[in-house]
Amino acid sequence: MPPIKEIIDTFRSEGFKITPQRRLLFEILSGNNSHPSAEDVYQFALKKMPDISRTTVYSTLNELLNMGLIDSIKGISEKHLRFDTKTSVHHHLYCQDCGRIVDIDLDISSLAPPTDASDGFQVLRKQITFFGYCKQCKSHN
Amino acid sequence: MPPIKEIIDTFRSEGFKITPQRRLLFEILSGNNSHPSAEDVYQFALKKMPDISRTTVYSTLNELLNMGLIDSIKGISEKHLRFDTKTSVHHHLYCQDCGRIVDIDLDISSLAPPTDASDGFQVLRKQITFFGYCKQCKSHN
DNA sequence: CTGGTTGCAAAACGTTTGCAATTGT
DNA sequence: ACAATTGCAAACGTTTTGCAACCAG
Repeated sequence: MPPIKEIIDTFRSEGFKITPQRRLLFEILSGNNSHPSAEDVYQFALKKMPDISRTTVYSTLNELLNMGLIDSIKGISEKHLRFDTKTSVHHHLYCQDCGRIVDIDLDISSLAPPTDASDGFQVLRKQITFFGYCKQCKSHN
Repeated sequence: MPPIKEIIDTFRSEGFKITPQRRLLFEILSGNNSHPSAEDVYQFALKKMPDISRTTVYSTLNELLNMGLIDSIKGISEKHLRFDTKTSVHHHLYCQDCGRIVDIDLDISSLAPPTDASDGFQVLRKQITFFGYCKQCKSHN
């Protein structure tokens, strides 16, 4: 996710307005590597702006997604999307106990699907996730 | 997913009863590699048994999941779970256009997360998904 | 016979949408 | 001023739950 100033410029250049709500959400997301769900973001936002609505949170998240400024993680959570402020290629560790997601860098450019099964399939992106238990959860399980 | 007879034995041995509904659902799932959603399974079932309810489909799917006879795919679809009758280690091709999921075998046993990021993390499972377009969708896109 | 199962209706959950009032530019 | 945005409430699609009637063992 680029610096907030850049995000604001992008919004303005696309004809969007900068409201206090959006500014707050940009601040919450900027540098946030906790992969929050929409509800997580809403709860964060409520602390600073008790009257903000879920609708605004959802719509701003969708605008950020559409502009490619954040990604959604389609890789893990069963009931809801989670958002990823790191938009460059990377992979994840996922703790099955606490749900924590940690970004990892790993070069898997040489990995390819077996040619028979992938006949004619055009690969655009590869995503690997390591499932298991994080340090903390391992100890109390 | 084991043969239907084995599934029935497993159900009986755990004190579950074998009803016509469950028998039908076992048949629908057995050898099904289309990674259906719960609604997909329900629609299949309706064709053979017009009075079956969603409730029964959901509860039977959950029982199969709990017994480890099927898996759920937590890796791709955003709005609903999909079920995988192949419970052994494997990976997926996912067509972003039509949603088709194809099983692939790929040995990634040598892949490990970078040690710094994964400090203390106990890896139980690795899952790789190749996102892209399948043969058919590639041609009309 | 009896406890597990079914199917209905209703609730729950995360998310989206319609709309009138409000606000950024 | 005027279009974009907000927040509410209602709708949505998927999944779960409470419960009375039912049925497999």
